[in-house]
Amino acid sequence: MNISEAAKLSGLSVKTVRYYADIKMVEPARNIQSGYRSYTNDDVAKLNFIGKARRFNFSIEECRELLSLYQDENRSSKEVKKLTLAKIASIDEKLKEFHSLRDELSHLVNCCNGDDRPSCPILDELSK
Amino acid sequence: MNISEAAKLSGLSVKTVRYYADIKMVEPARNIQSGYRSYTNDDVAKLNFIGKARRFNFSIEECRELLSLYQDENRSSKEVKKLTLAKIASIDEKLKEFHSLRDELSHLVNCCNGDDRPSCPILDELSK
DNA sequence: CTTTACATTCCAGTCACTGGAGACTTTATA
DNA sequence: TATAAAGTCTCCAGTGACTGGAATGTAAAG
Repeated sequence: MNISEAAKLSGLSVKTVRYYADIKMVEPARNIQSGYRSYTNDDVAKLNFIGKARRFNFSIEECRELLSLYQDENRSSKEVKKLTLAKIASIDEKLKEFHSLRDELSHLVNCCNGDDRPSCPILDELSK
Repeated sequence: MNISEAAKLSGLSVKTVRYYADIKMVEPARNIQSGYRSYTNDDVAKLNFIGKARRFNFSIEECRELLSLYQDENRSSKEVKKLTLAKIASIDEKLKEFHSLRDELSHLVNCCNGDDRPSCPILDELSK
């Protein structure tokens, strides 16, 4: 199938699918006459896989690793679990950061009158 | 003072301070002989302000707005509060996303044996 | 006078795409 | 069959907020 069909089936944009070909993540065959990329169902399955992994916040390089594990008959689930645990840990870090950020900001908002006068504890805090 | 002094006082890197000059956020005077950037205490205060706002996850463009409010004698705290509430809302969105991501991933991890066999519910989920 | 430290500009790279130009191929319509 | 429209190709540039590095120039210390 052509690239737009593969894109539709995998829920990715044509641009993104072409990008994944460029970076050698999913390299389809080529139609010799037209030069068009020609995707198989297997290629689409890989695109799907990557799309999901990306939505799970895995980076492109992590997706590459997961994809090669996915295609490896002799993989051990241990390796996959390790990657996933590391990802959870990094998400936890971000969660912590954003939580404390949120708390500080909402504290500041509560202190701010939000009226027409210039006095503003938010700006005061930022300039300390 | 020279750029490295300003950087040290504001807790930013020299590269970053120069970058803020390039994008016309904090534009210092210049020493005519040497061409070196020459920072005042006021410039450093602005750099400080921006550094803090960036740590609060405000974008460069938002920092620009906050900075102009900061320097505006006739500002109303209402405007600052509005920006801050919008920022909180966007942080809340990210928090929601990351929370559900985390939950899904840790669910998958709990289902995965993590042993030497290839069977892996994490990869199964990603390929669905 | 030389070494060293600091400063300058400019270019490239990061990450994961996205947009657009210009050219080619295929498909649909008149 | 001619033409128009849709799809595809490659290549280049831009995003955000810096960061790294090269080549060059200036200032301070020994």
